[in-house]
Amino acid sequence: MKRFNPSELETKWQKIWEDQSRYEVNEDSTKPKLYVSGMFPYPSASGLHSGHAFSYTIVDTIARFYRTHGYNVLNPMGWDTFGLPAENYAIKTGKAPAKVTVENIANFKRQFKRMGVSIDWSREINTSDPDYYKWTQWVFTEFFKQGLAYQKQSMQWWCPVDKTVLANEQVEGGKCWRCGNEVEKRSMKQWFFKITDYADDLLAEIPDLDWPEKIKTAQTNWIGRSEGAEITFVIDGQNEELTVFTTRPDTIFGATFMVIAPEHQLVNKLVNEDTKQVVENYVADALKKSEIDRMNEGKEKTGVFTGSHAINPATGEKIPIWVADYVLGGYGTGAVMAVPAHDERDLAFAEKFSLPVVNVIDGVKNDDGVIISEGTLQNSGAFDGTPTSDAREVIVAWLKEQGVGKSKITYKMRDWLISRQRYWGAPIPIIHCDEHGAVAVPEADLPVVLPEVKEYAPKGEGGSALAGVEDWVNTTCPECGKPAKRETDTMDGYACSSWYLLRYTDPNNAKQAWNPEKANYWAPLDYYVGGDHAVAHLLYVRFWSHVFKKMGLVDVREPVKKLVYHGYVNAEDGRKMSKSFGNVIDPLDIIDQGYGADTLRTYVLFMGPIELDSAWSSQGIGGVYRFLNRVWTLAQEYLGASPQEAGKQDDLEALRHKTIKKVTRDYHSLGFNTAIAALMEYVNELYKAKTTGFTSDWQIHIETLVQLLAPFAPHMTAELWQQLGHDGPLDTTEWPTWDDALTQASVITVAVQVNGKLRATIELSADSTQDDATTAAMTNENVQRFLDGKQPKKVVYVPGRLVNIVV
RNA sequence: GCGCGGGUGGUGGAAUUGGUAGACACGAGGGACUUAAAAUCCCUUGGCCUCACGGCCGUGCGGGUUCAAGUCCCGCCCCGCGCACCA
Repeated sequence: MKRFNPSELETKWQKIWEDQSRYEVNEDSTKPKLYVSGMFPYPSASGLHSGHAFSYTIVDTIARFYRTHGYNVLNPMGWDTFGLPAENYAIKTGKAPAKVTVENIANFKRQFKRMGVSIDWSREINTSDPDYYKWTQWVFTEFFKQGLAYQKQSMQWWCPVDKTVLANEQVEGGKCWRCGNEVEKRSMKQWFFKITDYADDLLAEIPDLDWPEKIKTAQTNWIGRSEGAEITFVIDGQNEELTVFTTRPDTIFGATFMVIAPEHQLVNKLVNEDTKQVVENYVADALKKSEIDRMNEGKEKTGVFTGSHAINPATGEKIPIWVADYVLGGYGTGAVMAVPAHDERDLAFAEKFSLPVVNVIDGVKNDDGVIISEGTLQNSGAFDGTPTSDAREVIVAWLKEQGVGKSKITYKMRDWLISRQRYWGAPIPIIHCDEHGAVAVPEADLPVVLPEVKEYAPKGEGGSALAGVEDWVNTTCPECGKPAKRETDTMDGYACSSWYLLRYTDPNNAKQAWNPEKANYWAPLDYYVGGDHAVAHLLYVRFWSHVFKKMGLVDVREPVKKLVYHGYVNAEDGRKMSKSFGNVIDPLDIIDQGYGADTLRTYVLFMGPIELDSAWSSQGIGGVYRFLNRVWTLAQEYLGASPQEAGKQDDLEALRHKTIKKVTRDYHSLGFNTAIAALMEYVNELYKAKTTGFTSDWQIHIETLVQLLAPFAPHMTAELWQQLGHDGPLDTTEWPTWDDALTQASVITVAVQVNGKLRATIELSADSTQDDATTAAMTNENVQRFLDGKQPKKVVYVPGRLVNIVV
């Protein structure tokens, strides 16, 4: 009898799969297609971690399952290689990120192969490969032509010593993370993608997505649509106006003051001799504060009076204009009309600075003393008595007549800032010409190849390391041929990952980003597996796809049909795995320790439901190893047993049908943990049954077991399939079927309740009627005791499950 | 604060969507094999009471609906995650 030797088996089968290019696919109109992918990894220097093992086991299990159902399965892999870790490593060591990346990819690929993943490696992509980012740049130029990519001044954290822009998370306590010097906010010209143009479209599709509610609501909230009005206030004694956005135009008669954000352009015009200094100090302070500082201050309101007043267009009254950081510069118009009687924040501000409160709604106060519910208007001139629900429209119409108001929809979502003053990214394909301004690099000149440099750190006043490469920066204008300069910013890595799912469908196309025919065969992605990026990436992919649809480059608008959002794999101690805790489990170690990839794969799926976080258990993985070992041993014992008598055990056959049904359904619903449990149960029963000897029907039991287990443990099952006498590959062997009629065992156990309490279980033949069951139940000794001679008032019978006798 | 999940044995988790709560696995205990150990195989394992047959209690807490509630309804408590002064 051959012993179970995972390492030997896995080497053998991985080589066969690779030599035969077993998982390479092409468009095939005769078969249904299935496109499945994980969120492609950033190939770090440390290799695969347990999260990768989890994610890609899910992907691979789905891929393998569908192959047995006759699907043409696309399961690709690629590398999300641009990003900070490689650049920081380069800054520290001087080693070129491109070179390090190639090494890391090779390591990742080797490790993935050892997990037994069924990937079409001919479609491998790498976002930092010029053949790939050529098309990322092409998309940029297309967006630019459509006005979807544009430049705008925006506030950025800036370190005056390192002369670089910093991300929010690189500012610690107001200081630069590298040099420790105080940072400042600077207004700089940045590139944006106009995702806000698609806000409504992206929002509209959310309800129809087969995605977890959690992600759908996160996206809905992120887009943050609100309907309201813009109202213009005239500034008293000045030829200036202040426009606000409000969702409650009906409360305008209660607007007793105004508040503008510290960033507001009008701040300087509103101050006077007396207030100038105080306001300037406040604004400078506010701009220096990080988001975190603001959060730490809680909801405590701060602010200063500008010295100016506005005229409330409804009441005609003069109301003071304040500056306060609770009003955000980036939302709405950066200014609000404060209605303290009907807004908690405005009330808190009014109380702190003793500003008047006018209640304009007859309604119910909430716990904070504010009426936000509906009611009828009061103190509102001609509108008194109007229900608030009607008042919104009526008042906007009235303001509109006077030319000071209109309906307006506002979104929380801002345009996507995509420029990065960093080296390791796809160069933004723009040339700046004195005469023609920003000009897109023509398609024929793409890609704009990232030049080799010696120094990777950001340079100069807001430029990346590329700003130092003079012969690269200096070029000619595509429009007029005069000397011009290249854009030295690179693109956010999220740009590269916003279209890779389409590139997989046609990865080696040198003429186009993809051939629409190929994309339309595969798109949309049927399963997208990941455990990160609830909003950013998943919103950006949708955004690009919506644009591509409009451009006629794909037929489907939504790129991802089903999102499989799994939990984290935590360490054995329940904490996050981390080098500093010393609790990291390396999946390759697990394989090397002798458990093998089959055990690793089966274990990560057995830990619990995939959407939940789980904790690694080195005891638990032993249990899964034992299970696979039991399957192997059982098969070996069967194969070694001879001669085999003819024979058939009905109950075992019923269990086989039941198991096929249960396991198949679980695969479809991704309930892998319970599928594995059902297989364990089947194996346990087979162990009990084998004590009476193997008979001819065992061939079908072992084969069924092997087939049902194959997507989880592909190596071992491939080997057993061969040993069972099959020449063809198990991968594409048709999945076993079940017959509902045969899932019933000959004897069924029925629960008997008296007044809803369990009093006995009785064994009945499967074809028993309600009367048979009732009779059997009534004659049960223990049941009789509880009936105590009383006549049943009612008998409830659930076929095959229970009898409840009510007395 | 708002939104989304979730509270079931010593542990991870099952429960056909209202029908025998605790499948499966880990851990623990016992047994077989062995000179011994490992490996393997078998049995027991929610708590309490009982020699036993069996009984009582039990799915975060309090009510309710129902022949029947982990599951549905009402009111609370706790935990995790996401967003967070969005006017």
